[in-house]
Amino acid sequence: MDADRLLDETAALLRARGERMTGPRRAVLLALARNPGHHAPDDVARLVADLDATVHRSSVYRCLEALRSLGVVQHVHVGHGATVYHLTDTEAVHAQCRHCGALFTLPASVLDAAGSALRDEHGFALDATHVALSGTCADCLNA
Amino acid sequence: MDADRLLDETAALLRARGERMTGPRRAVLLALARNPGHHAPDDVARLVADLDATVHRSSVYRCLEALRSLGVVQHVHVGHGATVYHLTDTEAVHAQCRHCGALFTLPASVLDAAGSALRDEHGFALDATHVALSGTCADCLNA
DNA sequence: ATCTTTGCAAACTTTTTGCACCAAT
DNA sequence: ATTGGTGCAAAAAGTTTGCAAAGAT
Repeated sequence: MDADRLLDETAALLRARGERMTGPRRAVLLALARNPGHHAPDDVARLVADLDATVHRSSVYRCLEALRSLGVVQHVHVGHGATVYHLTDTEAVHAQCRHCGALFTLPASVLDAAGSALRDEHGFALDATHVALSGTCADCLNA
Repeated sequence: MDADRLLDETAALLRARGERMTGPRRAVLLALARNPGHHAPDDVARLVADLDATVHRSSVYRCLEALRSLGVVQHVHVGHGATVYHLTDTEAVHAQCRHCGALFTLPASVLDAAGSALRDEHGFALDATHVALSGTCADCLNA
């Protein structure tokens, strides 16, 4: 299991900043590592509660933000105000279906052309991972 | 001023659905027509209050949703959960700077390639207007 | 020992809802 | 006269904060 490596490496990153590896942070990392996918803060809180019921919901928010600022987790804004978190992984683009809410993970290459156009024509450096594209998925199109 | 035409056409659309043109809806439309740009519901409420202080905030939410469902206004999700509204206009893509928060309106063509790739390779019909892309604007890159 | 992080409770922001009354058709 | 919409107040949902106690280094 390389969740151990994740914990070790994160601890090192934290210490390098004068911050600390704590029980709640470990629990948040483990919850995310064991449950691949995208989780709203409240979902993370539930997953964390299975590991350590004493971790408070507000600590989950603070841990997620601390780990995001460290670069170990990322959040994605999906439509309608929800924010979901996941461990930082290979750059991936997300797309959400407006109708059924399904969230798809796509290769970053789908936004390569857009990224180039934005950079060259507008001087804008696209962060393709930070918001989910919106549209209608194949299933809903055929329904 | 073609705000009058907007009101008339919207009234016709509403009646065609068995719905009604009301004072609050008129005020929301006027507020958006007179203040181009992107406004959070609370901003709209403030603008509406200048026109008619008796319009309740909850009515602003309901009017925005009614007008959105009618197609007369659109909303865009910008980073961090905020939702902003504007009158439906020519299809445009939005991009927000993560650092300064500035919101840019871009030609839809920047996402043409992405739209084709999503449709052809993933069967996903991209709605380019519904979420704002995220990244870093030219000013912040040079700062 | 020091300084960060946590648990807790409470505040806050934003949005939604039930309901009686009002108003557009 | 219908029936859809509004104002209001209250609730719901999601997130943040102040502070004293606990914990990591």
